[in-house]
Amino acid sequence: MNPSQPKKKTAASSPIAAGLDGERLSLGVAARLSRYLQVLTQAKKMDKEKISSSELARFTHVNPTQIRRDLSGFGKFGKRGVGYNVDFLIDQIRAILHTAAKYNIALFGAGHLGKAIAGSEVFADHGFEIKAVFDNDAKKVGTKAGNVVVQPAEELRKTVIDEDIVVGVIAVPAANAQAVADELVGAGVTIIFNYTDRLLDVPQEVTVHTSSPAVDLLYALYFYLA
Amino acid sequence: MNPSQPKKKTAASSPIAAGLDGERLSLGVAARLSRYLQVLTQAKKMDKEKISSSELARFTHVNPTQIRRDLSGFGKFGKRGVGYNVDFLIDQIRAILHTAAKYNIALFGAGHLGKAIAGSEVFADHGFEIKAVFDNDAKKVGTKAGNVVVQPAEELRKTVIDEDIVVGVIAVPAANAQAVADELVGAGVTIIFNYTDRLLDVPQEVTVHTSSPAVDLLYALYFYLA
DNA sequence: TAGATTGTTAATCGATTAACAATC
DNA sequence: TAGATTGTTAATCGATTAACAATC
Repeated sequence: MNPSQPKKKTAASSPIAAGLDGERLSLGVAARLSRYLQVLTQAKKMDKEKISSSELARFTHVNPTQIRRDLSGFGKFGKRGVGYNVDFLIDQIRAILHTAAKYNIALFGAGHLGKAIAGSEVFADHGFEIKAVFDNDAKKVGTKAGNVVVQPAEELRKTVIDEDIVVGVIAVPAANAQAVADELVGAGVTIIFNYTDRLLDVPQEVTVHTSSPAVDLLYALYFYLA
Repeated sequence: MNPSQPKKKTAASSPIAAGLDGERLSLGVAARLSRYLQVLTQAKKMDKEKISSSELARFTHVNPTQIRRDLSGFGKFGKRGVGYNVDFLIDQIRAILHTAAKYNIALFGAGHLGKAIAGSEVFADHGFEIKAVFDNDAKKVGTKAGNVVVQPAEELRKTVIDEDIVVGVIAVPAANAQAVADELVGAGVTIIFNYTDRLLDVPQEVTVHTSSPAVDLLYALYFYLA
């Protein structure tokens, strides 16, 4: 999906190599592993100890053979006749994706959306911690969003450095999105998660990911209606 | 990404056929077309009249050659040396995706997230209209979310029929997600958009799409950190 | 015209899956 | 043991991209 990113060179021929040396995963594999991880995280919450490739397939919409193939490229994680141990597989996938570590987030915008994000566990479950919330509205400064107190925008630059923030989340009205993106970039953030549908102009070294629920829905609908 | 869906049979050999007869698009093409549409919609808002494949590539992270290839399978939509007309291309892609029509949504949950969704234009821009909002909390019933008045859950079944609702959006706490899904399914909704990370058990004929911002972020981060 | 950008080809590369042996 | 499910192969299929002619 993102051909501007480098690809690994030796491919299907030696998939194990991707796990051992630092070779990049293909985009498809990385995307699928992320989805497996999400389902496994939920399965763990439901106190499931083991899971089979066909159960995983049911929730990820990925073919069970491909799931086994994706996983077996990195090691023999399952038990024949039994399935995969949930905890163990979570650890393995986290290691493969290098996301066993913690990453710190700054959230910009303390309106309905910002508060919904700050109060949810979607990010926390995957090793992201919302360290700070900002808003330009003086009335919102000092109120609580999730577990943190909303700060004024002026604090952004200092907080990014002090708290080792790597990701900035934009949860403001679309009209303000570009201005906030500029502030985040100015403060040194290099990964932006954009919850508005506004196209953002940023320097080349900054990665923007835009959330597109309506696009996702369109895509789902296509297969429903066809 | 979803091998349980049928695929079209004759593929790259006669791409034009996919536009003319009712043949299914491949999943990759449908996903990419949806993203082009999103960027085009935003470009239109910014009063852009034409756009080149390389500009489209910049915002979608899809290779410009592939964009031209995807589009040329359905017709000659561009002008050499000039680019694509934004309005015209939007119409064409909508026609290809069969999403020129309007679809009605019922939103369940009028908390921060529900209000954020109801008040935003992300769905409206793509032909979705939020016809009704529901909540189990009696205190929220009667208040406004976006442009609609919050109804009690008891009204769900009747509203789904009366308003021709095809999509149900779940924006309640994760703990209540399964119960709401059951209610939506009972009311006849066959497409569910799940904003919680809870795995939902639904009948086979119901399509569930789960929003996973943290997974998206993990995926983006992988390429940043690698 | 000169420059730009599309449309298209041809070759490669990676993803997908059915099938089944291995083994828990 | 019998049943279940993984790990792996081999074949196919579709996606990707460089390159360039066509043409606005």
